[in-house]
Amino acid sequence: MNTRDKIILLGDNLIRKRGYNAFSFSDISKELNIKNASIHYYFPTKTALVIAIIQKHLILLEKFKEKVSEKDSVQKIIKFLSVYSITKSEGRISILGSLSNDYFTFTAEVQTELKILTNNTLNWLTDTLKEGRQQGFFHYDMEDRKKALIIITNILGAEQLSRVTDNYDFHKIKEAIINDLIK
Amino acid sequence: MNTRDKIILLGDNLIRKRGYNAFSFSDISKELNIKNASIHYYFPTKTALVIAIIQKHLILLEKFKEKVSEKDSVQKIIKFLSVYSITKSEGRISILGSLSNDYFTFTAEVQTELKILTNNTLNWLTDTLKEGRQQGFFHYDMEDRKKALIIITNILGAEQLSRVTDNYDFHKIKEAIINDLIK
DNA sequence: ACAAATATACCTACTAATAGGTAGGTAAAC
DNA sequence: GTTTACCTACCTATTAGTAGGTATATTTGT
Repeated sequence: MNTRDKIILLGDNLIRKRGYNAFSFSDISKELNIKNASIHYYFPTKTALVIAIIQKHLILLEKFKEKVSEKDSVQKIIKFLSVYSITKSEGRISILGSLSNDYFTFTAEVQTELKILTNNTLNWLTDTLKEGRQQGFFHYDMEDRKKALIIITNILGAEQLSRVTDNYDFHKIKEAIINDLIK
Repeated sequence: MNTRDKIILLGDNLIRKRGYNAFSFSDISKELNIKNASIHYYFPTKTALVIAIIQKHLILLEKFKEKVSEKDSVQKIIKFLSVYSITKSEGRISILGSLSNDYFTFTAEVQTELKILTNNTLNWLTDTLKEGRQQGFFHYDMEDRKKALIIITNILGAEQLSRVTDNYDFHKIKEAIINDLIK
């Protein structure tokens, strides 16, 4: 992996573990054994770095959508929720959860990028739920987007709160979401 | 209101709007037209301030419990969820949501206080749900604590995500939680 | 093929601003 | 005369960010 990608990966992990305003360029430069100025060579500002991180997640989302496109709706949702479980086990929460918490400390440009990632995620979830409902896999009685909102906010909140209570609570909630859908 | 309480209130608002690691003592001192050192007179460290803020919320929770103790379970839940709506409209999220996001940047002492506030909130919600379920108001088929977890994480996530999407999404989710309970 | 030009990927050394925090003083109230 | 509620003046560490240098590749012109 090249230095640029390493910086993005480390920044991503730091944001999702400690939050945007709790990490500095020196956290990254120390870890990579390079100097502070070298990070500015790749990313002139911290804003430029967080935008690159969001854009990486936009690409990851597209790859995810592509990867699960042939699966049935139930498997799509299970895979989607699995993405959140994996990183949770290492103390990290999702990028959406972490960044929306710091939303008011961002420039308009970062806010716009975050909106795009959020809407892309929400739209995929809405479409997948609709598909599964029409095929008789899922059962709920409300707008598809509303159900998508409930699921995603439940996951974000669960990632957050289970830091304080118990990591196992996260898995309990995740199972409950799936059971509620296919009941 | 005395200066100490004003500092706590301002710190509380700043944490819930921008996050713990995005506010400084000077944000407070400028607003109150006092000097930085005067805040240290009341709170020797930033840690001491955040602990005082958590303890204020512990007291507020007790007052809330007392205030709604005579109401029926449905009204208790509606009032509980209203607390989250009120501050949300001013851009602030709940103290639980904001602080659990910064959990790994806190000292053990702050983490412990946050755990107490979280558990006290969760326990009240669990008991209230159980009461309402036994009296036939609420309908769900899982442990009471699990249902409490789902509700509270859903609200925390909704506060967060609706910053990015649309404030009205928060109210949609809140209504869905109530409808789901009494359906 | 070979030298010159240029781009890459860092570096040293610095800056201004801000962070949380401290030492010690003072004026007024109790 | 002690406590309260501030103050001035400072400190050290860290922050994001900049200016300009250098060694090593890579590309280009002859």
